[in-house]
Amino acid sequence: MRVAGILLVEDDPSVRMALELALTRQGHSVTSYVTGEEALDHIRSRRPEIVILDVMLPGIDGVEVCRRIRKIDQLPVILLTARGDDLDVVVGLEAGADDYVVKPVEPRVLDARIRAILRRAESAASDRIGFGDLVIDRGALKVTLANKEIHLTPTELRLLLELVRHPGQVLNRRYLLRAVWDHTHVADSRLVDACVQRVRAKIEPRPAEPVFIHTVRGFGYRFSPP
Amino acid sequence: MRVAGILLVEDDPSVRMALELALTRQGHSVTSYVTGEEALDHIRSRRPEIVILDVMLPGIDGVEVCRRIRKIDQLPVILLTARGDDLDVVVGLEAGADDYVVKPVEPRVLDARIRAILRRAESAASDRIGFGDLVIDRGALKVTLANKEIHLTPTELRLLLELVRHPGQVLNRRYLLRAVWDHTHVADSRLVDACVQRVRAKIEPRPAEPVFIHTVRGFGYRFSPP
DNA sequence: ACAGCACGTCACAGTTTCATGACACAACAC
DNA sequence: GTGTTGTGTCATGAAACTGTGACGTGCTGT
Repeated sequence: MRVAGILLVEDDPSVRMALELALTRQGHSVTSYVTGEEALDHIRSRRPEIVILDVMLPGIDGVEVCRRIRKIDQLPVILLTARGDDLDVVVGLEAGADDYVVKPVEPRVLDARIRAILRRAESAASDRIGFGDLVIDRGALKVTLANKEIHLTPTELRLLLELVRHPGQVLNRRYLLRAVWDHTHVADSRLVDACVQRVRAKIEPRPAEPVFIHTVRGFGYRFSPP
Repeated sequence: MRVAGILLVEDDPSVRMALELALTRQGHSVTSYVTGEEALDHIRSRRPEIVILDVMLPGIDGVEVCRRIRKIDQLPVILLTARGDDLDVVVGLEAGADDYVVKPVEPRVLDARIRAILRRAESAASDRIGFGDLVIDRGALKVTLANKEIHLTPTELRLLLELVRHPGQVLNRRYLLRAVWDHTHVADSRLVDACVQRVRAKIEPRPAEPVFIHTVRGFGYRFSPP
């Protein structure tokens, strides 16, 4: 499943939560804020893939936020508004927005528009998959858990990628040794176990009760989404 | 004023003429056709800047025309339709369209949407691209940081351009050696590292904590905007 | 309960990897 | 020729990574 790091700015709590839920269901990872200032701060530190801005915001409005984003970056921006006035649309798009969507919007439509813009914006389509909170970007070789980046060492990353390549399948130790390490290692070492444990310590909320990497006693390990 | 070569496909004569007139007034140069086949023929010979497709067309419909365009080109496409059904929108965008506009549409709005899409489509192919303070002019082969020109040697520039061509992606040393140098170098040399350090020394405010070119231990380097 | 086994956990030292700066040499302009 | 610039290589040290083995824990069948 392709996912995007979406920054949502919407002051109305019910709309915000509904959108957040809907977009998360579509497989996106969403961070939301209430004001434009907060969003701009966020963008300066951690760059999202796309920004969805309500136009009517307390403080600086969405169109102005969009202008300020454009000054520093060419991040994709979708403006969201209750007013579908023609003039508003023109002003919004001229402020640099990539799309202008009138509320209420069907989640599938918003999702399709997000994907259309990302398709155009990402020259090199990044190749990401998400499993709940866990997002693995194979192009950037980045792993994030609940939007927080997790640092994995090369071997840990190769192991996780190998497991993820076969979701739901049990992979035995011999297979993993050959796939992740070179074949010079002996089969009875605790090497794979140790590495699995290291990965678990980083990606599992409770490593003792793993959600992602499950032990199948006597056979090996299985990666399966929660 | 910036103008675009627009290819308009619309079978209803009155709508076609109205749009043609309106878009011409906005400063665009418009060529129009009645059927998708004609339009596809035109595209194969002379590539327009953007295609506006009515969905309901005699013969192959607009969505299918869009799919066929996508098979051969990344041309910007706007779908135009009288039906604003949510499902239609999703199907249209998934066929590869960049926007989906419901008729009747105010000419100024259509114009604004055309410009928004062209802006995005051009920035990907544009000669100048900015990442925060860093601006890279691929046409003039100049790099500026906070408006101050940075002098990069040819090799350094080729390396930076190669990294920037794949923003966010990790590129390994072997790939960079082949892309930036010729293939006559041995794979295990520290050549790439040394060149990365030289580029960092010039573009990174604090080379020890790089903002643009990140080391991904065991894999390679990744350029990502701050 | 018990032995036997499979797996989890942990610390640490040897190894690998990378940043840094120095240096030699080639290319080039003057 | 002479100085300048660009480029590849190398040594060095610091930091990060990783295999290993000893031991702990929990499961399984008798």
